Amino acid sequence: MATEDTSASENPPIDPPLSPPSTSDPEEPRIDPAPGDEKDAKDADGRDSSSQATADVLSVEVGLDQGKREAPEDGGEGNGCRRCSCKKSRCLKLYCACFAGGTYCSESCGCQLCFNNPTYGETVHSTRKDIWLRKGCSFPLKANETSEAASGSKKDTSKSPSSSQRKKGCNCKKTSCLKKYCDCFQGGIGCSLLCKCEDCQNIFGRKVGGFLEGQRNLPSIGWNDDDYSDDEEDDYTIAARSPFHQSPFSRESSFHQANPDVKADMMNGQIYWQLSPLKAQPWHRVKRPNEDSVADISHKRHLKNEDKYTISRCIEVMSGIAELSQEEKSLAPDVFVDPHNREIFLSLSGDVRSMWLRRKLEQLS
DNA sequence: GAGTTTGAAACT
DNA sequence: CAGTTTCAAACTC
Repeated sequence: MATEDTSASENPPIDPPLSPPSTSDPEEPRIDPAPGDEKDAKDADGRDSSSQATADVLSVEVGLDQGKREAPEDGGEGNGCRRCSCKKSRCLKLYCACFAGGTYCSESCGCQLCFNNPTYGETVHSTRKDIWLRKGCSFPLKANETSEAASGSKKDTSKSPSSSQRKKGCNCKKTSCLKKYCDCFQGGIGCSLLCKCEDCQNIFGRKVGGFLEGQRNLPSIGWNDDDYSDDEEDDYTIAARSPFHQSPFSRESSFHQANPDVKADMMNGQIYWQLSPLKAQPWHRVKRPNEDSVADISHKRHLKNEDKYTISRCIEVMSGIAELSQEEKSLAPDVFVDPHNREIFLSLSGDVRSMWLRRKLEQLS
């Protein structure tokens, strides 16, 4: 840790290579480990993957640590985007939350020897490409953004190690998916059939054997996913209605949101969740999609939207948004007169609702 | 803050 | 593909 830090500071950054060496450059020079850095040199080290080779090469040629940063002051949760604190991976491996999330490290990261920044954009890109090729198409091969930029435009992708993980689910064995070691739990979403966790107790929806509990469990073959939009939930739900929203793992969707009707709390090391009594609903019988014609489904969807996105429902949800002032809450019903606004409002995730509502209120005024 | 535990990534 | 090692984050003391 401090060893690499030291070596980095003792070797002030020099101009980065205009064109970073190929990730498979056989002529790569070896690192001369700084005193006390043998271990790092070795395990950074006994590995000869192309990505590691890239990092090693560059760590020789440049002083690294470009624009180095202080350790995260807020534990890394700053603007909602987790920062990394990588010491050995050069932020060029999926261990790095920023790299894994497809973003560049930022000033608020606490990482050392960081290559995951625009200065080494090509290196980052080629390394990402290597990993992508190695792992197949499950890795997001995309242009990096800064963590700040990314966090402003998407739902904190850095909070999950990688998109490949998103497609694989978790593999928890000891924590029962009740701690933040579990990617599903950390993301506030339930485990899915893709997860290989053991003794899953994920409060956001657990996997029990081959089934999902507390979330919808839909077969994916031969069923049009569109048919399982919330609109048809009542018709085709085969699992209990859940107080929690579906894990994106479960439906291969990138969308998830916190359910405002559910409160989870930590007490004495235990997690408790409470569902508003008004929201609890019984199990629903399954009805296969072919029991209704497409026209019927369309018509039912329309009718369902009519009574699903009611003004009263919107007001109920809005009342639970603490950050809205009394004045804003008194004006908001005007926004909900429009059925489209009602649908949008109820479809938005909790943290965005207030922002959206305020904007609509401004438009009205 | 240091040490331990954990699960994912990387590697063999 | 399974087992092992390495890594960084979460957690505990």
